[in-house]
Amino acid sequence: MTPPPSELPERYDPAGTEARWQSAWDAERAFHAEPVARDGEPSPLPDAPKAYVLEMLPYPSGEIHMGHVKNYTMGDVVAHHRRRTGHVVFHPMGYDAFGLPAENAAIRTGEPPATVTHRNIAAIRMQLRRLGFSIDWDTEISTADPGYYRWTQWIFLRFLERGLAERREAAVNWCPADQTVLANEQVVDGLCERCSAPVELRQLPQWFFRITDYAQALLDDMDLLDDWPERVLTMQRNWIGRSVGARVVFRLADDPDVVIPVFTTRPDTLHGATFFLMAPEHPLVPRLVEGRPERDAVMSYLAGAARTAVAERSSMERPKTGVSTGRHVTNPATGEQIPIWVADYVLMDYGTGAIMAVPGHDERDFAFARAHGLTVRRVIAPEGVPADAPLEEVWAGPGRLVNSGPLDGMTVDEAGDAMCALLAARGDGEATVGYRLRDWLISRQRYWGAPIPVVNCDVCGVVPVPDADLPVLLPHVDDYAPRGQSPLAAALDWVSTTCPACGAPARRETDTMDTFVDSSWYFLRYTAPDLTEGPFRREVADYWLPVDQYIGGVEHAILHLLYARFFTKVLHDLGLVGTREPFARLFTQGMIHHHGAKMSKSRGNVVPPDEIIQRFGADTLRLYILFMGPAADDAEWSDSGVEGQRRFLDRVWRLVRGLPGDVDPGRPSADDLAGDAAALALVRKAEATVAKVSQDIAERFSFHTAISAIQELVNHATRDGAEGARDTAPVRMASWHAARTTVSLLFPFAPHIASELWAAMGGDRLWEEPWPQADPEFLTADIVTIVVQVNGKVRDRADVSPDITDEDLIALALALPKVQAAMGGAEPARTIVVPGRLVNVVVGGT
RNA sequence: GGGGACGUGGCGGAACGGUAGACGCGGCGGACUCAAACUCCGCUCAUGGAAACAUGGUGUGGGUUCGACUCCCACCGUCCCCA
Repeated sequence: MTPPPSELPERYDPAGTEARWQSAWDAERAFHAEPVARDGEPSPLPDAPKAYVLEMLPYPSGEIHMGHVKNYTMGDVVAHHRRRTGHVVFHPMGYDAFGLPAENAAIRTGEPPATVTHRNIAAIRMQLRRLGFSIDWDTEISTADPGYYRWTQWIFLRFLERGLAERREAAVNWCPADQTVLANEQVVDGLCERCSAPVELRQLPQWFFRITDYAQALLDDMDLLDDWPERVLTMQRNWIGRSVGARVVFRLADDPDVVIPVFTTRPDTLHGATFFLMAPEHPLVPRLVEGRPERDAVMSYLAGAARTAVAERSSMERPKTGVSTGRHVTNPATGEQIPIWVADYVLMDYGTGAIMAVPGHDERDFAFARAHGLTVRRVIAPEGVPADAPLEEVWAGPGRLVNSGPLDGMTVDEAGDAMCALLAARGDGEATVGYRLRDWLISRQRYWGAPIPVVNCDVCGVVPVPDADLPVLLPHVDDYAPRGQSPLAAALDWVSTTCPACGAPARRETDTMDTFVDSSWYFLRYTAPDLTEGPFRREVADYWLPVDQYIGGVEHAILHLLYARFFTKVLHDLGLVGTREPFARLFTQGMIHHHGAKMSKSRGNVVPPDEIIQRFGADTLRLYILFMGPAADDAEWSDSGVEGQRRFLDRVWRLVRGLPGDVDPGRPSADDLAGDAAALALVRKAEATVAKVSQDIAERFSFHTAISAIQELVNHATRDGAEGARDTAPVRMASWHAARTTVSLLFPFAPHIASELWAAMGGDRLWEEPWPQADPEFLTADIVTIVVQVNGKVRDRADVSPDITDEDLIALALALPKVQAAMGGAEPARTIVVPGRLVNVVVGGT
């Protein structure tokens, strides 16, 4: 079918080649892997080692961008390499298909989000196929598919049973433009991450996942994540924000039955707590001022705070505002009555929504005290400072306790422990651990998401929809625009239902789930994409999981990766999967820039992958996107850079086309090449390249250096081919060997042209061909160039046998005229020999 | 303010304590061509030199080492995360 080298077309035609091989792979389902769990069928597990290679699934916007190309090409290289090194490779693809863009389009055009989404998925799929990725298209999934979100809902119900999902009233971030609630993580600098509108706070009943219950587990299991980038782990650690401190109970001075607990990381400073602050959202605040003269002032302050962005409220630069309630709490350490103020820099979100203010030793409390004329007391004195020295500025450093009764004289650490013991003995608190991590707010007042599968019954309250009634399908609605509540609320027939518990009329929950919920378990669903018996089957999931290599953008370092870890732990604790961590090895890629900025429609600097494929071919694009630089770094797009990679593929094409003869003369042995130094050198180069490329792919994730190594090999082979019309047996063998090696190594990066050339050379199914092994016979040279240094400076080089003894090498080095000149007649004080690399002669007083 | 990453030719980058600048882009010169495109060959860190070669050179300043782009400290700059 494929012509031999000499009859290959003169010019490489990517479009034809790529289409041909893509349909060949399709026809034989070349990249499908078993086991996959199917209804009513057993799923026998293979003996071969497995490799689950996964890239973060795309949001189907309708067009892929260069970031996708980079992401999926990297994954594809890894997948191909693993496949050819004897692994059963699972490399699936899906779509994170719920979410706002499709819904916003629906609001504009009236077209149902499902229609928009299906069209976009078809477009994205086409583009991914055009790139020739070795994806298992049999296991494709979409999170917006009822067959998928049925199980998202099912998992929600398991969370609900475990008490890990709950509805509660909360001050939530409200985006006035999108008319929806946002998670804290979706608020950036007080603005909506998506539309950049200033975010407001509102009190609403909301659904939460209690991820904070897993804060410690998420921290502890990072020990299992050896192959994650350290910076991602650091970001997650900071995000979880574990801090050791104490819970301290304060009581109202005139009504000690009312307790207001606080969390503090500085229990040692309790004697210095001279006032008490509450967040404006604290539910107790209105009660404290009810019927008091301060009421109006406090209530208007609360209203103002609700309009102020959270980021602005907690900014260090902003003046500390607040208002007195006229009420007091008792400081449990001193027995003093200290005033309660409301201050907006205290966040309901953080700790308990109330703090003990220690102005002497906390910067913000100090600023507040100064602004409002409150008492500042020193309770810590740094070395050499007397206890009664006035505090001109805040002291947050170490020292010994003063003015603190029983704690006086202790260090900060000792005092912290002592105070915790004291509080515990009196029932006023205890040592505890606090986390910065908040519970995950999952409800969205939006249409295009998985409906939260519960029913609100006047009699029974919140009642879960029975498993058998799942999925709770999204109803048809006429108007997708949010009106402060979910568009689902307008689907009256859908909303009104009967209570599964008592049969009374009831109303469906109209909130849908955050799309991060959908993507927190998709890597499990791939193992059972069509299963209706359950979300997945444990033994199949346990065969594939954890993902051996996960690849995606660093922008997901915190949210998606933390949520997916959380889900996996919960599913593990439910006995549904064996692993506690979903992703064994993680790689985070850099972004592609153009004209110095991230590619975006608004900047008008987008280079559409399709256009590049059309001009140069998918193989060229794949090659270039990885050649741009270290995969983890951001990289700048360059049109001429793409052309360079196309030129390289043209060169490879001509290399194979120009091979001497049409029949592979077979793998050369050292004897075959004896006496032909050029042929031997070429085979050595080929073997060295095998070693380098294998290591770069498998161990270093260094694709650009792997490609450059193949380019070196091609340069070498081309040069030697041009040199000689020498058609001798050794040259023939070496040339074929170099070409075969080139094509074989090139395959993961440029699979179409490699398959074509491989077939021309008489090979078959390169995607199943065992990955080349470097032949050790050709990895050692018989001549090595040794660098000769004098005092660490290179003075000369010498070609010697690798077996030369150190003594001979030193003698040879010392005899070199340039070395003698550099030594200036001095005697060597010392010589250092690095075998096979260099000799360093040390002279003089260094 | 705290934490982290990174600073190398005209550009992207290579060099995992041992020849700094592989590979590619761009540039210059040449061959092929009536001419061009394509392709091929050569040169391309700086300074001096026709060349051989010499000297300097990896943000700045110190340190460790026989030897530092690489390790350590400080500073300057850029970027990221958290406040």
